[in-house]
Amino acid sequence: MLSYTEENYLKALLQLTVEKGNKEGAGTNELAVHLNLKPATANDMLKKLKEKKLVEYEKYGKSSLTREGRRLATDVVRKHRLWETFLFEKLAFAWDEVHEVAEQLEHIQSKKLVDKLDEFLGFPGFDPHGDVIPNARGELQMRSTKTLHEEVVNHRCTMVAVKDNAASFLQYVNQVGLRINDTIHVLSRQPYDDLMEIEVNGKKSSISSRFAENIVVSCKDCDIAKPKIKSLNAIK
Amino acid sequence: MLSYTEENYLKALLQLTVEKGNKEGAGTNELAVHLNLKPATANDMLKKLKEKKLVEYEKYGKSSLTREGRRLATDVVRKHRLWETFLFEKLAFAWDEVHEVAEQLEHIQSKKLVDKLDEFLGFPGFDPHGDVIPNARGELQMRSTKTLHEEVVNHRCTMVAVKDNAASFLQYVNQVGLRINDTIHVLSRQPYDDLMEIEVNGKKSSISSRFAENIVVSCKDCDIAKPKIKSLNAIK
DNA sequence: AAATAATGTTAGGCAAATCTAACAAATATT
DNA sequence: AATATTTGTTAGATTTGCCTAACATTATTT
Repeated sequence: MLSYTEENYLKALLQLTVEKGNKEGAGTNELAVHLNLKPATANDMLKKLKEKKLVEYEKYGKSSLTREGRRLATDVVRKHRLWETFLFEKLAFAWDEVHEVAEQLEHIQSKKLVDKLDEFLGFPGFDPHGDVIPNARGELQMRSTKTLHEEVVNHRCTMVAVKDNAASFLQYVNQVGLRINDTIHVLSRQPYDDLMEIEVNGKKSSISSRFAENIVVSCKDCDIAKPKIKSLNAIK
Repeated sequence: MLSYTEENYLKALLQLTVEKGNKEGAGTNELAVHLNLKPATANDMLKKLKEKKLVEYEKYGKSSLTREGRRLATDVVRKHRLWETFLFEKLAFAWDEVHEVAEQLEHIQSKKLVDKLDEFLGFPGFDPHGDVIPNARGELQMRSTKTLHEEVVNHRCTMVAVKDNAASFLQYVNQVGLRINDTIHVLSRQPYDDLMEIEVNGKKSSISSRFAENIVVSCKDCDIAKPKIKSLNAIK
């Protein structure tokens, strides 16, 4: 049985590696920053998780999850996203409020609870932020992650997710009038600072490059329509 | 902010005092046994909670909750019972499965979550075991607690709750065919060991005194129909 | 290549929550 | 009332997860 803390380390490593496509693994400092801890603390835990065969760690090297570690981390992510969906769909939470509470709920230990919750929600594929919910077998659908920042001027695309789940960012997205599945028309881009002008539902807005980098979009020529299954069993 | 552990101590004290009508308070050993800990551990925590003004504790004396301690403990109980109701009503858990999971869920910190959950469930008054759910103001309805053991031969009564929430007991209750709101007809009682014969929904069963003591019942002449509100503000 | 900066590690310490073992006080029994 | 039993307390140790401070390694820059 993993502690609350150990689960958070595994989840962080999953986010810093698999989800960000950072194949070599995550550095100790990077991990510490992500978890708001000191590097010394992260270092201790990496050694502990290596002992438990959940993490690949070598002195002065990058760390990554073992197959078992990835399975456990994926399960935490699954729970997190199912709870977010519950809060949003059933309890009428706003999308910028669900993350914080799900951070607590994701650690509840009960296989039955997760499976029943999944069923109660109608086996959802995506959470309120557009992120893929891993299925009960620990499989995580991978989507190509083109961001609005990479979109071409004059093209239209559809918003499918956000990359940053922080309440402050999500509230800003609301303010711009952007919602998942909305069509975004890119009107212009300043070459100097990549400031973009976009139109959504008839409303024009100027957005910074930092903002645009956190909006995940799909377009006709994207391969987003044919998602690949990244099975844990497929990983040697 | 209280730790998970501190909340459990407060809840235990509530159960050992207010709920069991044990006015003088609970002993250190008694508390330790209830929480499956050593008396030395409970002793340390009592001193810590006294410092925080949540518990009245004097060396070699009985301990009880302060008004603030009782408020916090009642809130934990409220969350526990709301979650049990959710699991039972919405996720189709059996009544002997809800307690264990609710022991974890009761510690989730989010006022909004509790209020929304309460609303989602239709502001339920009782949990799946027939226990009263404290309301959002921390008020706990008190019911007279006549047990089946105290019922007179040949009388009929209605099962309103169980006193023991352990899965093993609840499964036994299922086996006897007893459910909340069922009418129980007391057919006989052996003077020697208080073994009772009862009839429920046409089915006759023999039950031990220990079993009967854990079934809470109501009858026409009980004052159970007019519950008193035990408000925290009413307690000096 | 040497100096500087960034990153990672180790050692030692602290607080929370638990334990054991020894001791003290209160209660019950003879 | 003396003794035995139960109950409660204290002191010291352990584990987990965190810290700071000093040091070591690797990467970057001049």
